[in-house]
Amino acid sequence: MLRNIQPETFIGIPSITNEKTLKQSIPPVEVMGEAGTVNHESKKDIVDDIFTKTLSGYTIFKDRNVLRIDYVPSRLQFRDIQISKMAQIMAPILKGQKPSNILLYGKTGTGKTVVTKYVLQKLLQRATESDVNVTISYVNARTATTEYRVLVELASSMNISLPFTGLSLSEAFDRILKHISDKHSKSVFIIDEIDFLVHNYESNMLYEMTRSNERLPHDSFVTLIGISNDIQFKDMLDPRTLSSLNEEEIMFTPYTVDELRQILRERANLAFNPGVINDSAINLCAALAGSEHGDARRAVDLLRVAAELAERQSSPTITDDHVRMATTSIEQDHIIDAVRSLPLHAKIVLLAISGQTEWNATGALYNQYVKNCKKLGIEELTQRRVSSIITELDTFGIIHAPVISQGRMGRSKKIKLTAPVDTVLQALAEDETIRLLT
DNA sequence: CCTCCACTGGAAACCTAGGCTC
DNA sequence: GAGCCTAGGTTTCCAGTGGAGG
Repeated sequence: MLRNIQPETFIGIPSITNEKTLKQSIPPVEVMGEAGTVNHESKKDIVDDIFTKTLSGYTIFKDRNVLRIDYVPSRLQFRDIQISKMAQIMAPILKGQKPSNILLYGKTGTGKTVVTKYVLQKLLQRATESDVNVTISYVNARTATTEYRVLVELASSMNISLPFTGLSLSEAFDRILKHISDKHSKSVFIIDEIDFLVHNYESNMLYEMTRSNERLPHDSFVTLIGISNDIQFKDMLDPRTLSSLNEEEIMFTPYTVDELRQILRERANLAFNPGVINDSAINLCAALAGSEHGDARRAVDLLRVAAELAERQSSPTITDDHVRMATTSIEQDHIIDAVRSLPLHAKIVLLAISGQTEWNATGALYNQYVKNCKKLGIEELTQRRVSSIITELDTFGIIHAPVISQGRMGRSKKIKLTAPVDTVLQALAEDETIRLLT
């Protein structure tokens, strides 16, 4: 959660207003030079150089924000059908009438979230002009992880404060409905990656949500927009919930390489100064992102990282090499982020896997894990739990762990690291406890 | 065809930490 | 403070699995 940081206390340095006080406040930092000698000047120069370049130097960016993941362009290309269908479905809200619930399907980076944000931004604008009280609440079920947290996030976007634990689900939902009822509000709940909610739980909460209008007075209502990457997700819903949730559905097909190219070209025109990027680099970004499943998010990400790499190298242009380097850099960052976020025991298991060069069975790996725990003086988990951790690491894509039967030798997972060992070890070494083992 | 191995993975129970209501 | 609720992590139990070997 973001905290409100006062400038006076930020990173512990008191507020400084001029050069004189700065010099008095911060003692000179001593940096060891290559030969082990104290070297103030060279380090100061490096930092100064970077800051000076940033402040006064040439930048390849005209507007960096255009390449941010949450940026909503003023014009969305190749999504006219989806935009007009969604706008038609949502339009009755401007007359105070409840629109149908909608399910949006399509793979990652096909524009589901951005189209939803685009249409609802405009809807909100028109509703304000027409004096209709519309509230829009967004939650991502993958990051919220539990039904209760989904409710907490929805509530928080309506300025309702719910404790992070302690309330029953029904009590939390009642409070949200009471707020909607008291404010005579027309509410739109957007649940992104809604399939995560159904993978992990029964769809009871979704059913409750679809029935919530029966408990609200005639001047307020809740409309649901579910967004899913998983087309099979409908099969997991019970028929009652499906019929209420799926009143309308909109499909999002992957972008073609040519469409990606045009999207990137438009973004590049907004993001960069003239002459910074050529067609070749844009084509490569489009081809790399298009080779998977027409993922526009990945294409824009590649462009952003390639540009940042070019800028760091003080290169005046973004080349194909920068795009290729961006691919590696993005993959490495994903691995490092994933490893960093693991709990301690998962890291100890991963360290055991990293130390093996061959495929290893669960039993052998568990023995190594127990040895690691003993060295650290930590109580080990059961093999059953470690088996689940191995499955989780497989899901993350850090390891590969298929179940293989070897006849009389039994049936077990065969485990091997798929991510580069160096990258994994580098990320593991960031953990102080793990460092004791390496 | 049966036995056996070394697990897998589902289900239920347990534990800890915390909030709310009475 | 008791009794209820939650999340999240873990343990315990045990039926099931698939293929090699007898």
